Amino acid sequence: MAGQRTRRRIPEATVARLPVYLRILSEQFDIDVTKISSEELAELAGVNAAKVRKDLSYLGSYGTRGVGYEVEFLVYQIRRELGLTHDWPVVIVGSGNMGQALAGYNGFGDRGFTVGGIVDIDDAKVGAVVGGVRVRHVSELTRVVAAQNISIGVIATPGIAAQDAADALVAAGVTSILNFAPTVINVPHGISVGKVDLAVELQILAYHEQRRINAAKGSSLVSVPGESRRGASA
Amino acid sequence: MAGQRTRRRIPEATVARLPVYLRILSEQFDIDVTKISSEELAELAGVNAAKVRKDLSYLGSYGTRGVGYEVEFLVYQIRRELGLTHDWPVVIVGSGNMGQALAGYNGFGDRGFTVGGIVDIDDAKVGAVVGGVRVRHVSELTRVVAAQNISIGVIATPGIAAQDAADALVAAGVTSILNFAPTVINVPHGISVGKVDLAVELQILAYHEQRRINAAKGSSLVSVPGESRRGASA
DNA sequence: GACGTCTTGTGAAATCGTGCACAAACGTTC
DNA sequence: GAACGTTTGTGCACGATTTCACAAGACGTC
Repeated sequence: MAGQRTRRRIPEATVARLPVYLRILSEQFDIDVTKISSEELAELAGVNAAKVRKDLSYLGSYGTRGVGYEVEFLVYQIRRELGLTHDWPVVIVGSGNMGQALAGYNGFGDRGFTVGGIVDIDDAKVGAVVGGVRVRHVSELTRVVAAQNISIGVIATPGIAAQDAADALVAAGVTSILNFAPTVINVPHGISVGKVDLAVELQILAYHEQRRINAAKGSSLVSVPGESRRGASA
Repeated sequence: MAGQRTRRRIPEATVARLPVYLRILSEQFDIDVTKISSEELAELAGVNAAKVRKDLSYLGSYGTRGVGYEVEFLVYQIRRELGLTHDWPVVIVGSGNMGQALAGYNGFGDRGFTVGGIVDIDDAKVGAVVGGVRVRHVSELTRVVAAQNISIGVIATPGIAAQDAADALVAAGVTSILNFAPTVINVPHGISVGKVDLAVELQILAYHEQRRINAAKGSSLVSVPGESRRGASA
């Protein structure tokens, strides 16, 4: 009756890994794998098996001891937990290079997201069709969001325009924002923000390269950390 | 004599924030701000002031008590630590949507990275010019890498081709890889890997949206965590 | 040069995330 | 139905990260 109760809170670190498990499990399902052990899943995800088990245990006790996890069932459970039982339309603000790449990115639709609209502030860009969607003027943002009940917005503008874009998205009723602009945006309490900054990721790699170089030049035998931050290294 | 000794290891979490501080400080410098306190920098970066101070303390004692930090000096120190005192050429594998967006992304050059080359496996795409660089065949990868002494590679291929791209990059001599494909790649020990998966970021947001919905429908008053994972929320 | 105000740098406590290790549970075999 | 090999679920210890709280240092004023 109570529907699924808001169960124990899932740690943010686990939430960040569930999508990875989900993708792997979906692939395995597609090639007719029906059962998988934490060991196998861990191998494919490039993480520790105990971590996989602990992560999955936050969803509930869905494995069978001595056997493993049923792939299809696990896919369903992760989908349900992540809210991916239905598609999410997203609206993209900014139709430049990044906006176009995002709109044309196949990996979106494949994994539960559709481009519900693209807006731009530049009249010259309005009307163009990217990724099969016509670019509209930012003044129509509220209408676009309301018409499709959109709750997720993506900022793909230059940094200078990112805060304006965020304000416009919030005003339009969006409650989650993914920011690709290299700027920290301020939003009201209760709005979720995710951030992807390409240059930051490269700068982190540059740091490791630099350390490698320093270590090679330097005297002492300093261990080079080949560990990746996210993602795997063998 | 010993050059700058490999000083105390900087925590990974700090390394991930330094680029953010660097961008903010550079912007402040551009508008003629010469001094900044940890409090102000924290505000602009959307983090805690104590965290800023601890992060900066890993670089050395470069602040002045009662005064703050000298912006220009701090910019220099962070640059040096991150290895950004010179430009890094990167090679992009894959000239599809994502590869083109990356090549055309201005935020790269602005922050110390240049596109040293783009390669693709598809003959039909070879010869096109994107972001001012001509696309070459992947068979030339080793030559491109060697000619410009490139150590950072970016994978912008479909997931299915990502592992091949990684193998090719490693074979060509690249030691750091930024992977935009939605696949876990395996690399030899000693190679640094960074990963950006757009769909994963959206799925994390979807999880928060779903929780919001469940909380609204549900009985108990569960606090909605408006906190973002990375990036700020006010 | 003593005093007050400001801000850094950093121990120490609190929190979060990871990985080991093992009991509990399942399926199979005899 | 007991014994055995497997694999989950989780308590616990450890390490990393965050945050607090405050002594120490710098500057300006009188």
